[in-house]
Amino acid sequence: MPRSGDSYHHGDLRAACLRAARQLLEENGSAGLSLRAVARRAGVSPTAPYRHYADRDALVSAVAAEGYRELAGYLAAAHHSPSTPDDLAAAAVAYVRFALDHPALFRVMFVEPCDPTSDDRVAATAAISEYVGTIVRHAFPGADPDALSTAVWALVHGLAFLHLDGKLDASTPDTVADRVRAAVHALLSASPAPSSSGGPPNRAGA
Amino acid sequence: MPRSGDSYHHGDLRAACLRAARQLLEENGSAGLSLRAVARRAGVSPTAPYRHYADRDALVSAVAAEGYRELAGYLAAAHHSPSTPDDLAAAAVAYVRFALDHPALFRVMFVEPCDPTSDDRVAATAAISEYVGTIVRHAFPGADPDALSTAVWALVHGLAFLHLDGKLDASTPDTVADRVRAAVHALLSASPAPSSSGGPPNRAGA
DNA sequence: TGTACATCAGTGAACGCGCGTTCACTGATGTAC
DNA sequence: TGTACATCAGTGAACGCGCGTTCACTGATGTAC
Repeated sequence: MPRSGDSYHHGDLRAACLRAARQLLEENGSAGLSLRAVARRAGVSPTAPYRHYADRDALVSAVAAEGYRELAGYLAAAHHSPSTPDDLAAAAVAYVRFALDHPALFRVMFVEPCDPTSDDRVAATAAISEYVGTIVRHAFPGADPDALSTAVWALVHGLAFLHLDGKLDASTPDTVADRVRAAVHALLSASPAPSSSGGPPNRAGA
Repeated sequence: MPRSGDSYHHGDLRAACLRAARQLLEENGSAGLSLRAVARRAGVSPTAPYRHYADRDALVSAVAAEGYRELAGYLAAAHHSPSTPDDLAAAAVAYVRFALDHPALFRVMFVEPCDPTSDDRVAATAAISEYVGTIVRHAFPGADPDALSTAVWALVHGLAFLHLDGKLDASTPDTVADRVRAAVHALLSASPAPSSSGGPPNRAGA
């Protein structure tokens, strides 16, 4: 009678593969994520992972799914039911922090050409959208919620990638957090020049 | 006496390699970009490219550099000296269009772990920053130019990636252009809720 | 409780693949005299 | 103008590598009777 987390033979090779995959990912980038390397790292024969993952793609998808769950955790930890622009900035910082804490994982989640119809993927994306949408509806009641949600997600996602790719200085967490907060606030309080024929000035706020 | 673009033997293998590399990139993603495949595509022996590129990385860097130049071209074509929020939206559309027209190239430019100290890289990044900075200073004279430039670039960059990764519907160019314009305008005209303790309301505009 | 059997996680050898890179080479082009 | 030489772009064989995946297998665990 195997106790949970203590099944026979290896123990829990499925989880061990996932762990090994993430280690390899952060060490060598996604190019280093091979089924054989995972097996080696897990101390198991090259073909053992096939008992748990149909092929390399299945393993990569599982890793990405885990990444999405962790990203959701970062966001929830930043603020459970965020509703103000400050809450938004805090969530943005958490999002970027996640990307910088797990750079290769983040890239796998968003860059690896994986099956976009995967249930895990769709659900994860929807969860992020919903989280952002909730903030936006509370904090910016006068705005078009769809357009603004898209914009906010894109802003934060872009900040993550630009830091990740070295386009913005990411040397210390504080530097990053400050810049992310500044960017969020700058964009949310930008005013066009008076002479401008710019966008619709639908400023309903007090 | 070799005329320009008509050097002896192959003709211009350096350029042919670059062309082949970009084709392979768009066909098979960056995993399909190997020196051997490039040589095959260029109709040349597997080792011929070594006359022009020290190794695979050198070729990838050259491809990325070309991509940066083309992106600059897209932006310049959108508006040569942009200064209003509408100009900014047009530039954003061009940026995202470039990403969707050359998805694999765009990823190589921003994702491939290339040498960040490469002169081409640094110059290209600086050029984009400057372009965005110019718009921001003209269109939003009251704002912190650094923070707002960062935010704007991140917003546009994030929109590009989210479309690229299928997180946002990119089925037709018009859909994309409309969404990008809407996102830019939504963010630039967002007002926090009255009760909010949100960001600094430094609205200097008339 | 014991035994025979079924299940299935993990093994290990083997396959064919494309890769990056090396090396000595060939042969066309350019040039000094 | 002609000839001998230097240059260097491209060749082709070869290397060792790690990869994904297949296959028949072993042997530990679980279960029906």
